[in-house]
Amino acid sequence: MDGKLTKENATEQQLPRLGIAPYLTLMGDTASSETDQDAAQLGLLMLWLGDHVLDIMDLELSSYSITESKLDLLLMLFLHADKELLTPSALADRMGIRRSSVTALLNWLEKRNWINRESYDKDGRMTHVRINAEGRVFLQQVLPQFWSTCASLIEDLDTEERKLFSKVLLKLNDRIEKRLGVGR
Amino acid sequence: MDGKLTKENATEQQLPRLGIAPYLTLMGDTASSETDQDAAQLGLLMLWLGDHVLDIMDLELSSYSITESKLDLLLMLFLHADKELLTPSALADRMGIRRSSVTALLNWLEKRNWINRESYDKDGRMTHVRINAEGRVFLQQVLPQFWSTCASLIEDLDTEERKLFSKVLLKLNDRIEKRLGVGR
DNA sequence: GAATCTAGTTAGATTATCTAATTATATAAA
DNA sequence: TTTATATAATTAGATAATCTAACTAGATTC
Repeated sequence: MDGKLTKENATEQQLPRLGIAPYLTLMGDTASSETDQDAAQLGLLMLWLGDHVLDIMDLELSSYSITESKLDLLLMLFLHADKELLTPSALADRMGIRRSSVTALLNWLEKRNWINRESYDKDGRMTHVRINAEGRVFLQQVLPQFWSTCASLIEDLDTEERKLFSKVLLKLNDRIEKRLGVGR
Repeated sequence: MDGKLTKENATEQQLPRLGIAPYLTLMGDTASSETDQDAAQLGLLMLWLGDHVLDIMDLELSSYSITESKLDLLLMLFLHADKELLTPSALADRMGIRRSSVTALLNWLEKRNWINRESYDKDGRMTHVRINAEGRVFLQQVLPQFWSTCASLIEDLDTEERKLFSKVLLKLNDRIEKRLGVGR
């Protein structure tokens, strides 16, 4: 909501931005000989960029008083709404987090009356979770902002760059999801 | 340390992986007409990938009992070690977090005796923070793993892809750091 | 010299996680 | 069919990384 962090610190012996160069020098000194340093440089940039991207998204979402993780779950509930059975366990598996973490997120969503929990007839241990009408209304409200924030991350790439970037992102995302054993 | 999450849930009515397609359909229905949907698709992938990348790094670092944020700060202390004055405030500004958050991170690093705090002669309010010999030894131990993890994120891109990806990453990272007003 | 500003810390909260224990139900085995 | 085991969800309690607000102690300004 605040945009950049409001300056808490005024005058200041500011630190210069180092850029990536000194990191690469250090890498030269400390990387194992088996490490592909060109690849590592790209990985480092990806790590930094990934961090910033999440920061931006949470910043933009904060005006809707929701965080990326919660929206992520709500979206998942929406997209799987056709399933006959949608349990916290299955959601936890898909998201790569523990059931107890899903419980906490669901409690939050339920408190706002965006989802309902129904106990499952055919197996009394299980709970079927579904997004309800109010939850859908909320999605309608927040998603335009969500998509435009996604787009804003990319906007100054030209068409050629986007095409290549798209290919690479799909490849990397696919591979990393396999590695982690999770994914949307 | 565990690699993938150890399976807590056994049998399971597993949820299928949806892939990006249904997200795009939903985007078609809910994005504002001003939103560039091709860009938004890439942004969404970046968001997902960024998330995964941070997960992988924290997973790999967990065997050294340090997290990405703490290592990030320790690295920054190392790379700015030549400065005459390096204060928590300046670090907070560079990292885009509050001074009190830096205090917490520094306490953690200090408890392990990797850094020292010295009060600054010329201004009694300020503290000069420096990485010490033990901190440097720790960096020597952890960095090979850190770099190889960075490299592992990228390893299956070919030379051509890497070259263009590099260009795009630098551009995006630069722009996003300006937008957030922070950066390394 | 009194009021104000600044740096750092502390106190206390929130969010997203985790593990371990608990409860209730279901399944398998004796 | 009782008993043991397994599973699903939740609860209890912890940790990490953040935040804001209040506080302390120096520095600056008027």
